Amino acid sequence: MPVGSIDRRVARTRGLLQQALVKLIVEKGYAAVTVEDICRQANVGRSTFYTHYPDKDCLRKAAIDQHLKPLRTSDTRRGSQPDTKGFSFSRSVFEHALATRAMHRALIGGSKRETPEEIHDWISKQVRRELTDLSGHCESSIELEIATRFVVGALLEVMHWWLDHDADISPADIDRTFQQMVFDGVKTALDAPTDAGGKRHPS
Amino acid sequence: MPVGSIDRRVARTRGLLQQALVKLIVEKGYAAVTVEDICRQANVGRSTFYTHYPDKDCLRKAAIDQHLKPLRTSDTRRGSQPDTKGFSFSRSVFEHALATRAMHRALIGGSKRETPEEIHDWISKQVRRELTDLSGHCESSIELEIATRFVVGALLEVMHWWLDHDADISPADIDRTFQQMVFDGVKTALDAPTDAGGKRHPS
DNA sequence: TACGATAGTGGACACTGTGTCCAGTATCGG
DNA sequence: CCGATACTGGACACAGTGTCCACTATCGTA
Repeated sequence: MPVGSIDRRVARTRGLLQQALVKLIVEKGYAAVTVEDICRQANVGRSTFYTHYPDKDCLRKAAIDQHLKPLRTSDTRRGSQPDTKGFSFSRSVFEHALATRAMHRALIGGSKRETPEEIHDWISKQVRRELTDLSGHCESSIELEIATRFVVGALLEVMHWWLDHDADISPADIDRTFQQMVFDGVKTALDAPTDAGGKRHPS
Repeated sequence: MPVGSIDRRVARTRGLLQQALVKLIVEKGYAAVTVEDICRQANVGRSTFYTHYPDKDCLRKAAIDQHLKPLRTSDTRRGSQPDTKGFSFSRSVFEHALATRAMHRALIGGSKRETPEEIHDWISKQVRRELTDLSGHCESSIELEIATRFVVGALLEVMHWWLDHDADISPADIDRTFQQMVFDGVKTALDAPTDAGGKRHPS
């Protein structure tokens, strides 16, 4: 029996199935893809499918996992300058998204807003961590949580737009714009949670 | 034949179906709800369903439409102070969301990120309009578009969190925090689209 | 109130997709 | 080479969809 690694046939089949799924999502959207479609596309028997994945969703999760592996393993903290203002990870997210554009759109959600829970949680974790470092707040702070959600929502939305839209904006540019929008906004609110001036809200 | 208004029976049936859908979504999530479920819950024959809506999605759209009607008709520009810094509509969005919390979560998407296209587009329009007023940009500006997406993503995400989370934060408070995060961030970026200082980005 | 028009009913039907099972065959790796 | 493992394809039961139709209930109006 194979000790550490996986049987060639298993690797082959799973690879084919994941590839097939991505191709079919691009063609007609995740919801419209059936298990039979995937098997036909991958040249794999339908019963074989079920020996590897219990259903379509699990195949998708596995594909996402595979797709995000490089992003997860590479440590996004580059310069390790603890007092740098700004995110260090968002740039690599944008870069990775562009590099694997077609697959990214298929798996993470292009025009459709169907970002899987997994991804959402992973990004939230990154954001929360960096936000914690940047601000004096502890992780359980309500303001920090709101800020995290704020940034995650904004990041995903901007990224989806950027991938769908065919403007030639480089990852560096979109990241700069994104961070420009985030800071001087989120950070200010985080440092001064109570409305200090009161000039902005007439009510 | 009924001239202007709708036959009582029609109104009754549609109302029952929409109510049933909402209740079932709360119970087990939109995806798991079947047409048969809806009909059973509503005490309506299955064939009747199809005389009103071609499928589950259309029923949902109709329900959303119904649910958003009050928000759409009330003009969100209250004070008509054109130079006020800040959004005038987001507050009413938060208020409406809280007031119809259960239904809102069911239809617009609570823990699941499945905000229907329709809603997304409507909110985008509001945001784009107000952002256009607040900045010197014309509607077709790329920066404005990015900012719009940024704000929409952030708003929806924060709202979903707020509805799911049982922190007792009033609509006024969450709106204040939200706007605090948006402005001094988005507006700065919009007024100075090129990185004027260059102090923030070491690369 | 009577009556024509319209809406609702329930059951049958064809269809598509899911998930399970199994005996037979191909391929792997030691 | 050969035992272990994976793949195959076809059958099966099941659940849900969407359509159709004859029949009944209810509506609005004359």
